[in-house]
Amino acid sequence: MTMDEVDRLVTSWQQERPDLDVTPLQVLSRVSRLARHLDRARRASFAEYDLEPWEFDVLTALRRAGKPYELSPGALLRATLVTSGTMTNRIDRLEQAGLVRRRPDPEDRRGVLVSLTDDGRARVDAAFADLLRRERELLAGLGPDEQKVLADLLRTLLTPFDT
Amino acid sequence: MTMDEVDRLVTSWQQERPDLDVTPLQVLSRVSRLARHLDRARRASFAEYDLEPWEFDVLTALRRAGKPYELSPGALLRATLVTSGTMTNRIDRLEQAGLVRRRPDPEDRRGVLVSLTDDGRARVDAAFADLLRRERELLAGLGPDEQKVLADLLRTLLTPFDT
DNA sequence: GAGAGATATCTCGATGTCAAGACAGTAGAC
DNA sequence: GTCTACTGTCTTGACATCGAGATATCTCTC
Repeated sequence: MTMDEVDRLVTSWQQERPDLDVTPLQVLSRVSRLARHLDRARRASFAEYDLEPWEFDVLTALRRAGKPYELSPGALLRATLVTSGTMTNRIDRLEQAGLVRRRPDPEDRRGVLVSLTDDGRARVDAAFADLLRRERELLAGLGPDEQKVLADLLRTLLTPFDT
Repeated sequence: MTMDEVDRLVTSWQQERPDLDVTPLQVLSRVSRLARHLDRARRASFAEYDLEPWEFDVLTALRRAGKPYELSPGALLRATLVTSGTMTNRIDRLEQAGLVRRRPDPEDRRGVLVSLTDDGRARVDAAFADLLRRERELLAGLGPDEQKVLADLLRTLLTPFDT
């Protein structure tokens, strides 16, 4: 088993602070670092379709919703874990780019509904298929069983946050 | 096994795009989402010590280096995965806050060396001990063996990026 | 049906990040 | 020794995010 950056990091801490048990870093530091690398890989992948990661996040949330590909800003911000101010800003720019449309919610006069345009749908479908290809490559080092074990363990960590 | 947000996300995709195999999301989407939640938890934890996550990242890199707690900006940016412009900015503000010091590198006239002040060291030590306590709680749902398995699987994914 | 509290969206100012490029200094080849 | 390519740090401008607060509307209780 080769050492990675986190192993080196843990070793340094053990040298410097032998009084502390730093094993939590073995998991959580790797999660953070991996996420960071994934962000970069995604950015590079989306560039081919002229999409930013934040654009992709919003568009996929709408795409996943199924016909008529329409959600409220509130639903979108819960799906993407950003604040309301950020979501307003994102929708503004996606609307300008012609990828989504806004209309008043007929059921709730405070509300707004955001839907994919045809162009938005085409772009997100293409980018998503490509993303899956690349992610499959990133996971190629693990067999199907290992991927399942990993997914299950991560789910256990994630569940408390999702409630 | 209860469903989490990612299970719901995968189910939606299977409905909408039954032609695609979205299993990579089971792992990688969880990594991204977990990292996001961890960031928030860390931010809340550091607030007690008047530290921002980015400050903590730089200070721990220096702390880990051992006496005299001194590294070049280049080493710091490699340790923290940020760009050089970002690191310059971070060091500027940490210097203003009195947590680090800058001095010219006597061996290389292009270079600079950044070191922890006593105050910086005290702050990072306190915040780090507290962070470990909180991270241990986040991992409480997993036994020691499971944590080891998880760490090993994550290492496999991370290794290609660290080279 | 009136009032209080909750909810949905948006506005605004501050801030941290990145990308690209500038500049000084170093190192290797000839 | 000099030239060229490289390295280390900093500067600048654009930009996405957040947090706090404003406004309008809904909903629940009495």
